[in-house]
Amino acid sequence: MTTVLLVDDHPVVRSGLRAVIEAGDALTVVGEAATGEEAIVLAGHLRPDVVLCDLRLGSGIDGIRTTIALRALDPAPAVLILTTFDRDAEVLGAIEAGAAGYLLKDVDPEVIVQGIHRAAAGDMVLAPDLATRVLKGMRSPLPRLTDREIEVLRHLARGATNKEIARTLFVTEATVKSHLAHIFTKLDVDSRSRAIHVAQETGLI
Amino acid sequence: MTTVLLVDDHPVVRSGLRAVIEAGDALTVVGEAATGEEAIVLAGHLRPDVVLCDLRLGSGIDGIRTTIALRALDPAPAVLILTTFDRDAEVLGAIEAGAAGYLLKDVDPEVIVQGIHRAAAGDMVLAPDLATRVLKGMRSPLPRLTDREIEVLRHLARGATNKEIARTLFVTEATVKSHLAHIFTKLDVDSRSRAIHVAQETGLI
DNA sequence: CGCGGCATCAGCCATTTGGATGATTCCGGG
DNA sequence: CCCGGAATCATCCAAATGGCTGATGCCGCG
Repeated sequence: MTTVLLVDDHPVVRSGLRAVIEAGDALTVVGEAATGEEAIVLAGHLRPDVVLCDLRLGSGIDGIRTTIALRALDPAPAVLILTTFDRDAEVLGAIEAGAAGYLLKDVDPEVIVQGIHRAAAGDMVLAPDLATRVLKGMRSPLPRLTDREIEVLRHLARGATNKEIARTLFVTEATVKSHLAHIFTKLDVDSRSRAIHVAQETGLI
Repeated sequence: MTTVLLVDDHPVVRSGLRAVIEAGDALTVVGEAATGEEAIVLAGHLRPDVVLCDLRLGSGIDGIRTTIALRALDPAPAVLILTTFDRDAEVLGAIEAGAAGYLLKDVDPEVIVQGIHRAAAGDMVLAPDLATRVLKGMRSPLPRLTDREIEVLRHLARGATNKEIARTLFVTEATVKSHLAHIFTKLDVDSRSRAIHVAQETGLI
């Protein structure tokens, strides 16, 4: 019998997953967590075979950090990410964090059940259309932005001008422009609007 | 016995809602729909007391349009919007479309059940923190953008320059700048980045 | 019919932005 | 200890953007 721990901040989704998973007789839900912190504690005690985890977990730590912490346990559960979005940076991030797979929530229940079985067996499981994107992502990896650049990017996305960013970061405008130039190069764009757009598309912010 | 129709593009969420709703004995789920179109047809046949509807419904028509169509039925079901996001334009839009209420998916199952009962009784039901925002929204209504302005705004959000927008809309750059000036005034901003930001915040796009 | 809202266009001007180039400092890894 | 990446700052210049004012044609509504 394969044991499963559910992690999702929405009670309704947890109920749905439980219903779907326990419809068959080869899987048991041994626990539910609403936050990443809770999930880590519970996984330590319950030692589930598979953790089914959302990426967005409300106010606490996100699914990626949760995955990293879970993979550090001994024995480490297989972590299967099940979420609503498919932004590149998040998919890649989850895989790098050691997730056994990444499924979108709009798939049929059957796919989820199969995914859990395959994750428990040590297989990698990816939604078909994601698989190709991930492989492409391997060849041309997402640009690596530094922490500072991400910080600037966030202010940018909130509509701040260079002057405003400079003030809030306690640097000169020249520095901000320098960071922006690097960001633009890495994202292969030539305007702040487009930078915001691709950053949101890929899930960088 | 109050009858309920579920509308959500995620099978898992529908399962969860069904489990939550049928846990008590005063509510029955009489049907499920994955799209708005499906919901309208089903509601015509099943005549549910309450329709529980997500706002984002994948590729087809959205929850707002679905609500409008549902309210045009005779007898018209009470429509309760249950969704993940709480963007102002969408909340307001749902209320204007005739929805009986608006709840966020992260609430406890109990709240959902109560909401259905109150909606069936003809009450208005809003999440507490939404209620205040809606009332505030009544006083200072969301800016009314024209269709053309929304169109320009969408291109803006995709990072297009004035020149590019002009080309794709078959107008001169002067016209684009004119639209932008109006958009900026209505949104009370002074840069394209900030316009994009508030448009996304309020759910205008 | 006249009025207002909308979409279209134009010109002028100040500010912002983006590109290019280069300098300095700091810090961690080989 | 030296190298390279990161962050910081600077200058110069061209292009894009934003503010202002004003004009035209269309259409719906009282």
